[in-house]
Amino acid sequence: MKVTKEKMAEHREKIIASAAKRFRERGFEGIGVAELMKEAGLTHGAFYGHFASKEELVELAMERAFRDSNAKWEKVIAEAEGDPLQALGEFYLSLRHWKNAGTGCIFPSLGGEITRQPTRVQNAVTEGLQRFLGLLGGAIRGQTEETRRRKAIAAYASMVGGMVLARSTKDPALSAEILEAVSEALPGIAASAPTP
Amino acid sequence: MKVTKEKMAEHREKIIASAAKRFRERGFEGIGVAELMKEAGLTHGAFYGHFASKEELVELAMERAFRDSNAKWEKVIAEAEGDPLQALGEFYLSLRHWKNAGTGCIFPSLGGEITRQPTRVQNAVTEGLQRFLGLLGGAIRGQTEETRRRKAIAAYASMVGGMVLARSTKDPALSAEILEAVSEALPGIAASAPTP
DNA sequence: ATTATCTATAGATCTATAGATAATGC
DNA sequence: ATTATCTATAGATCTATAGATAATGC
Repeated sequence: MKVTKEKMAEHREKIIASAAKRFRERGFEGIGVAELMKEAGLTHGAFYGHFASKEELVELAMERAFRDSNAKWEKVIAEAEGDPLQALGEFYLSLRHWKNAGTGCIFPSLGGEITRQPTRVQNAVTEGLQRFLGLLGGAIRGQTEETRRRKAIAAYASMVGGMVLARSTKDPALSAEILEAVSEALPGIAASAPTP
Repeated sequence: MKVTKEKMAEHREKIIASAAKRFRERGFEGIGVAELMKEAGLTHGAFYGHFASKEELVELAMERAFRDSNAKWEKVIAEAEGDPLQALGEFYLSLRHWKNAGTGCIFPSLGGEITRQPTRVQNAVTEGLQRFLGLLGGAIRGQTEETRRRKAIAAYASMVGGMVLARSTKDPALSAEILEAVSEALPGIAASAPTP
């Protein structure tokens, strides 16, 4: 039953990728080790040859999710024809993102649960968030570095909260209304004068 | 072991109050029926004399949490000396709220989990959210009803997302920076022109 | 007599581990 | 010989239920 080194590395990647997706879809406790391993075509006993614990997988899955999201954001910024913030807002506050939690931003899916995770997971999230704010700050106009960072934080908070609210109801009209209203408010955040 | 009707009603209230608090602190799956009953001074078997299922308690706890929050918001609006939106923003984006998830807004605590709850729970949340937006819309300046509602949605999304991000890190400086940046951006949202 | 609560337990999870199996790679 | 995976299971949950107990309230 032993496999080649390459196969084993593939298995590991597959487990992390499944976890990154399923955790965002169902929460950290919404899928167990056994089902994740089944998705990778393995038995759950084999899990502990790859990872020391489920907690370790949670950490790796968060890093993976951040890397994937980062790549998407960079692409949206690079391909934006007009204002990059507006392009990011449309990308984030889209029906596509609303429907696909598994491939989307971790905060609307797992925001509440992250607070209850062990320190190592929270540290991975903090690093990812800081990198993200740097990326977003670069896409926002502002006189000083500090202004751009503040605007990035405010804009990102709007987007995250907008998705949380839009996903919390099954009323499609209300969801659409929320996504639209938050989208429209983004320029106001980007244009607001920095209060010293 | 039978108790008076009044005592039983008290027990019921105590269970719902504990649930409303603990669910916000630990998530819906973070506390079980047995521990909730222990907090009310009862055994877990007695639970099913009060509620048909844990799901029913989740629904009742959400209604309770919304009622409590609503009362707090009304108080803040009534007692606001300047701009009520600014007062609400300071109240919501405070260190006090950051530290006390159990008595705070349900969305930063349970936002991600609500999507995965059964319809009856989501319906309770949708009703609560709509009432909330009505309350907030009344505290925001704007020419038309529609404008006020849009601004209310955008402002609330900012606050919710700000708290999600602030709670997702253990770095106190980053948390404080996020709460401050989102607070400062609120006037920009309230002042933004409605895009037709 | 009725019923709110308690004791005890069924049945279904879940994480993690121990030892067996079989294929890689020296 | 080493080791990635598998089988089987320990031990700890959790929701829900059945039947016993004892106090209320007719």
